[in-house]
Amino acid sequence: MTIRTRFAPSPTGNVHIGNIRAAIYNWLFSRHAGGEFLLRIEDTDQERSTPAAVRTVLESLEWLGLDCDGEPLYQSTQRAHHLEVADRLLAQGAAYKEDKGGTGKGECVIFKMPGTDISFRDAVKGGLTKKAEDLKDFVIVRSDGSPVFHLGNVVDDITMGITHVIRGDDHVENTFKHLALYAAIGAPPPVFAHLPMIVNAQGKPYSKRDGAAYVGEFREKGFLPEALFNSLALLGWSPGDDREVMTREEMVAAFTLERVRSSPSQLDMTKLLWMNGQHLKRRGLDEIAAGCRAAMQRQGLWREDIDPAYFRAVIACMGERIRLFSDLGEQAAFFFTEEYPYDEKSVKKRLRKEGALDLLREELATLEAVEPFTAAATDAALHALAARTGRSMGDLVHPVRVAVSGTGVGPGLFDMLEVLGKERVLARIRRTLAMPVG
RNA sequence: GACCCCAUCGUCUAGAGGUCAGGACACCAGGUUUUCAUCCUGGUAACACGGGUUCGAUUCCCGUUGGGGUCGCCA
Repeated sequence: MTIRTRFAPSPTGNVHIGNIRAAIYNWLFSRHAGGEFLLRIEDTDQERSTPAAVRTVLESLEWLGLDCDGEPLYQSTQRAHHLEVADRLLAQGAAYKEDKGGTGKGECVIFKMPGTDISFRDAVKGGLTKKAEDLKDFVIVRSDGSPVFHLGNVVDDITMGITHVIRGDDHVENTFKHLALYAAIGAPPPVFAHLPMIVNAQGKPYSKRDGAAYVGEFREKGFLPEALFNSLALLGWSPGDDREVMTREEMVAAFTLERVRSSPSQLDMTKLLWMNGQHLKRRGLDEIAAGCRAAMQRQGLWREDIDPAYFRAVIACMGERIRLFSDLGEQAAFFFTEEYPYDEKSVKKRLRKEGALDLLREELATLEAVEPFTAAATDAALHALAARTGRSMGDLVHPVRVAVSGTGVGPGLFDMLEVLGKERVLARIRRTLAMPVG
């Protein structure tokens, strides 16, 4: 029998990280087993289900590389089938009609629980049992004739041939109902695995208020999909050895439900950032450049006249200082504009010191003579100046850095000068010298 | 409230009776470096509590506490 899992989101416009983590586990599990991973859009709530919301789901899956087998099944297309099953249940006496009053008007179809205890072995939580007296009959078709979640969910899983249902912890109670439904329908139940929730720093359910809770937000912030994937996979699962930074293939090879923990956990943004840096190292310069450009476009910092070669040089120069695509626009804006701000503290510390500007003038004269304007050449020139004047390299480097970048932190100065180019460097130093100090 | 689930450093975790309780992020100290980041070295830091079982419990059992989930004609 081929292993078949599914991701069954209701398209509400956003994909929560808890849900996508469930999708990741389903995907990992089926890929590990050489099985299939299917998608079902639970769009029976017509109010919230829009084509745009469906597109968001599809984009999130694609971005994370969670490829689905076959075409997605839209639950709304299965309505007739759901009702047909309800009729059969009615006919065999497993369900009955009743007007419960309350919300709806008229009769609805209610599934009759078997009156026995129900147990099952959850693949992550172990043996679970619910006593008969704690199991109540429940509605499967509303009085307006529409099927309810429980019915549709079970019937669709049967028609899709789902063998393993891996879903959030919040579904454990439903599982007893679903198991009764499988029995009444006469279909073998799948294996169930319930994942613990992802909680926030307060141990509460992760919500919008806690910052990034949706996949799209991580994407917008410039995170790498493989970093989010890796971090989310490790939230509740571990390969059993000390590996943490892993490729998708390594995770597929190592993934088992047995190694999934059953206690809740929280996503540490700091570690995610670190993870992103780790995966960034594995990407090529061109890929990083493309990601940074997209981030700058979102930040409104991108200009079409930025030279591709220059852009690549800037990124190479920034090196591992880029942990997030959006870092470039935030930390290296001075490479792309003459309007860069001067950091007050750095100016005070490096330019407003006694004799700092005189020294900067000397350095300007030195740099004017450097040709070609390579990192090695400017390095040698300033070292020579340091030796001649008895200054330390630190004394020489800092004023120039602040003058050409406006800040006290950044890439190695000489690499930075080469990338900026002689003309720009000299102009910036002259402009800084001309600025009123104080 | 009822029913169910969970509990190892601040965080993510390894651990399936005998470990100096291991790793990672973060943090601190030192080294490298023109700054920052990287990198290297070292360090601080955990078995929620109380009973059992056992020669021996982080590990097994029970209870307590704390946290979470579910109790819809939502999904």
